[in-house]
Amino acid sequence: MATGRTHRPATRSRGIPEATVARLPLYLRALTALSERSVPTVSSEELAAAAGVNSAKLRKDFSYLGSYGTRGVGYDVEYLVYQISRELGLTQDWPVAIVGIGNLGAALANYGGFASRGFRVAALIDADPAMTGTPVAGIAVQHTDDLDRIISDNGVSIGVITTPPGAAQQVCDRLVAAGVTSILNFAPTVLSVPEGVDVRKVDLSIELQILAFHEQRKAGEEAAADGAAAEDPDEDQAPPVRATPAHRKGPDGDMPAVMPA
Amino acid sequence: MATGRTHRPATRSRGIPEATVARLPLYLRALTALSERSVPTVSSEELAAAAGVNSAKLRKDFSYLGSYGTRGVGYDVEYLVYQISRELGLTQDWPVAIVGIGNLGAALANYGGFASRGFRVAALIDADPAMTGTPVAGIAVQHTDDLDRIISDNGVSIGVITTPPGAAQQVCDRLVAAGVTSILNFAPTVLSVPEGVDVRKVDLSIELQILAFHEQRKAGEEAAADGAAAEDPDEDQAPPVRATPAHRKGPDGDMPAVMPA
DNA sequence: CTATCTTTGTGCACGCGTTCACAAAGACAT
DNA sequence: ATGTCTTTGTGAACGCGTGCACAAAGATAG
Repeated sequence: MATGRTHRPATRSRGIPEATVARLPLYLRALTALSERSVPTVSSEELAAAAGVNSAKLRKDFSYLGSYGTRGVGYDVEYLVYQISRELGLTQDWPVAIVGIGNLGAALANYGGFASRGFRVAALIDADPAMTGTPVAGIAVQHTDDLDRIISDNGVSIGVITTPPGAAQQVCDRLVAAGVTSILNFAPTVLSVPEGVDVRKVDLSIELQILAFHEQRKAGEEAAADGAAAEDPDEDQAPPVRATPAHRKGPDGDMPAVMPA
Repeated sequence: MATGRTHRPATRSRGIPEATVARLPLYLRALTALSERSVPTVSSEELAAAAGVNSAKLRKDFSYLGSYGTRGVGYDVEYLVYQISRELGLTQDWPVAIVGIGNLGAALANYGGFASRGFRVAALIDADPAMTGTPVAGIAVQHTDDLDRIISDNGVSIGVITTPPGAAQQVCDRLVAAGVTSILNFAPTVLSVPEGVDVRKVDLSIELQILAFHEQRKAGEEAAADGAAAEDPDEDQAPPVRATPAHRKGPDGDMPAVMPA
């Protein structure tokens, strides 16, 4: 889903599938909850249910980490928490910088989920001079001009971009130049980064559009189920006046209500 | 990535792959930008570059929608914008309700990306009586007690959950009971929903942990490249004191520095 | 020590998604 | 009309991820 992740054919034999990596945090969260309730061991079945996945998948995921777990018993909760934390690199401290302290940036700065697991908001950076010095979530906002120094001084390797889309690529370039090698991008922009830099994006608008697609499909099917053999459920409005495409032959033969040939 | 999405073997022949659906918003965004610059047509190569994907993938994606596009020329921008919008269900209005008006909820309410594409924040809901009536982003916050009525009155079918994790499942249940069939969940919780309800989750903490994993891997490889044949890069601290697992035989033979047998 | 019962770890098959590579389609020039 | 050149649309091969189903491992009881 992120941009990078297509190089190196797993240099070390330690080749944990990307899909598995994405699920480890899920397992970790479920295990932490069990740990807090002082549950000593858990079976793959139980844990899978808690994490909302298939138990076979969970076992296979864990098999990539090693043979933790005892047949006939299950997995030792504390031990597994440690192993997964270590695998994810959560036993060390990760200073994070947030660039773009608008509504979203401020919300993230205040978000508790950060500190809980090795992540520490080390710096808040914004381009607006009026913001400089203002404390947000107990941290003084610093100005973009000092970005380079801030990143270096704090040893930041993970940057979070919450700027407007227009500024995102530029900020990204500066972060990378300053030494950041992992970026979490909330701006609705496709970032281009050099080899070796990982980018993950969180795009609210895209998520909503995907939901809208399924929502529409559900509504369409429902309507079709009701009105027996009603025609296709996709003629709401006329398409915009258009030129040239004098050929329409969709795979299922439908076409927009109005189509200037 | 979401929970649901494993039922119905594509009832209608209209079987657009999930992976393709997830990319359509990306294409749409790139196309909209071109449209604003009054670019009339675009080739798969150019558009793919703008969206950050492979051009063959883009062509295959479009082929699921139909045979829009002209060989030797490319795709008509305006026409494609319309087709994708229609496919995603963006030609209609989607009233959205946000539940949990904390920092994040308020940030989302203020987020411009909503209104731009058919989505409209129809209601803000919070459990705190002190919040009731307070305007956020120009909309008065309403109380959870009225959730049912609010959803019905506004015809909301898409709900956004930005509550603390403890309240998420309960809110989810109430939303579903009130008629919501699509949920965007920002709370770090696994939601269980009945058949037919789509859930997508956005989990900041998980994204960061995935980045941390790769970050650690990069650091490890780098260190290995430097220090020639240095030992395994995973012994930071001693694991917590533990019992029972008297067998350690990881796939690559490594084991934590200290391991009480 | 043997038998039984539980639960892990994994071989295998299947399906989805990606990518290559190319034939077909059309634009455009002559 | 014919030929050339560009770009689409897609058949086919490949690789990854998922889930089934079962043998092996170990716990536990007698």
